Parts: sequence; structure tokens; C-alpha cells
Amino acid sequence: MRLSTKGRYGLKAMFELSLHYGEGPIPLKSVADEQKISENYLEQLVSVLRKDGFLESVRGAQGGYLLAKPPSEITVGSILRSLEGNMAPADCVMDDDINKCDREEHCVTKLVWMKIRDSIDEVIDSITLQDMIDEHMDILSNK
Amino acid sequence: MRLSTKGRYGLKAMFELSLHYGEGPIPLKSVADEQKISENYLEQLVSVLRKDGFLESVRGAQGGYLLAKPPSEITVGSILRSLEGNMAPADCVMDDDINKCDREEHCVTKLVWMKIRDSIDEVIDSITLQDMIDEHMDILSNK
DNA sequence: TAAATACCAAGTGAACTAGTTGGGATTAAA
DNA sequence: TTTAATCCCAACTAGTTCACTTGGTATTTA
Repeated sequence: MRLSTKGRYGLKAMFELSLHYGEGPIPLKSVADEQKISENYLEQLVSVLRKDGFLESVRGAQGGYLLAKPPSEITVGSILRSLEGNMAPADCVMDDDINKCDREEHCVTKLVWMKIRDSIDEVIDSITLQDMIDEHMDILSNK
Repeated sequence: MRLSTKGRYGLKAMFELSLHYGEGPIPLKSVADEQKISENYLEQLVSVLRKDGFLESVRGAQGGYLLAKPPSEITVGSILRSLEGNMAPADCVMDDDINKCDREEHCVTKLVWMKIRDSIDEVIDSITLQDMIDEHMDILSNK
């Protein structure tokens, strides 16, 4: 049950941009270099994040990307869902009506998938980029 | 972050066999029919579960599969790990030394993946097949 | 006007998914 | 003793997804 590189790279990039929040636009190249990700590939992920309202962009020389909201207002969950879709372990617990199965009402495995989904949601929705910055500072100061 | 059909079908099959625990071998065909899974495909999954010690098999006519241990001693987690591998959202939190990344010690995203992994583990390791049977009985009796 | 950037769409090789196919070995029942 | 039911195993496969790459265009600053 691995996350794809979309979610993993995307969160890394968002974290990197958080570290520079308030400094104006950061070019994608420097984010890609810093996190060792293909710039062209990262471009696609960042494009999704921008369309979903997490990032703003400034075109042209000295341009780049910047967070559209303060780090404290962006959760890990919202980033991961933007890039990976719903974090449900099975289609039947995805909250859209498309994937309902016919044995719903007496399916015990569905209860298991719901518990997994809920516990993942609880974790990722409770961590903001600001929390990550704080943890990063703690690590740097050898706490 | 979907589970594959391996884990999903595998858990359904194990649950089905739990419902018949103590009744002797159950042919795979009836499990496949009951859960609407391709028998040939399920065979592959069940073969893994047998090799990992969750199932015993009886060959020949009137043969089939049966749980190697009582349902109360088999967790959802052990089944899913048998079929899907480690339930970690990223390679760097897989607990084997192969996938360590070089930026480990100051990687904040790793902390996020660890929290997700731990919360998934907590859920799946705390549910046994017996728990699923109990929930199933509750549903049937309309509780 | 050149360089630095964002933006966009299409192509691609490799791996994975979810099976299917085609057998063989073993055992109980007729 | 034959037949049917079952487990066991390995190889094949169409389709999808992954993780990019390629090749451009548009915009802005120096």
C-alpha cells in the first residue's frame, strides 16, 4: 500500500516552499534540486497543486512558486488528496456513490477498510506544514 | 493509496473460512463463489497464505482449505502483510535496511510516513478474524 | 533582446495488476 | 478401478499505471 511519487514528491516540494514562506516566488528548479526530483516531473505535480489552490505562481525571470496560504493553514491531508485522490484503501469506502458494492450492508471487510481509512485521515488531517516546519527546527537544534 | 485485490480478496477469503472454522476443509470453489472472486486467481493468493502458515490444505475430493489457527489468533494485519508486504506508505519506513535514504536523519516527511504507517498498523494489528465474526453476527442480528 | 522562468500536451519504457490457461498430483466416492 | 473433485504449480497476457522525458509556447525581468 505504497503512496506514489506524486504524493511523496508533492509533500516534499510543499514543505520546501513552506521553509521559504514569505520570501516571494521560489523557482521550481531550486526546489527540484534541493529535494532531488526531476524538475519536469515536479512541474506536473505542482501544476495540480496550483489548480487546487495551494500554490500561486509568478511567471517570467525571477518568477517561481509560493504558498497561496500560510503553512499553518495547509494540512498534509489536503496535499495528499490533491495529488493522490482519496486516501481510502478500497473503492467501497471512497465516499462517492460510484463504487458502492451490492453487499454493502452486510460486508464486514468494508468495516475494516473504513477503520483504516479513518485512522489515516486522522493522522494526515492533523498535521499542517507549520507542524512540519516546527519539527524540522527541533531536529536542527538537536532537541 | 489503494490496497490491491490481493489483500482485499485474501481477507475476504480468510473471513469466509473463519465462518466455517471447525467444519473441516472448505473447497476453494465455494469460497470463490460466495465472495464472487475468480477461483484460479484466488488459488494464487491462498497458496501464499498457506505457505505463510495461516491455512492448511487437504487434497483430493472432499478436500479444501481450513484455518491453521483459531480466528482469534489471526489478525487482519498478518494477513494483509502476507499478501501485500509491509503496509508502509513509503519505502523509507519499511523497516528493512535496503530502502534507507541518505537524508534520513533530517527528513521531516519521513516522520509523516512513520505516523501514517503506525496508525495503520495499530488498526490492522488490533483486529482479529474473531472480531470480524463477532461484528458479522452483530450485523445479522440487526444490533 | 536574451535569459529565466512558468505552462502545456504528448510520448514512452518498465513495472504492476488482475487475471487466464493448461496442465499435474492426490484423494474420496461410485 | 475408474471418475470426479480438489489442491498445486508455472507460464502467459491484455490493460493500466508509474515515473518520467521530450518538445514545445508564453511571459517577464535584466
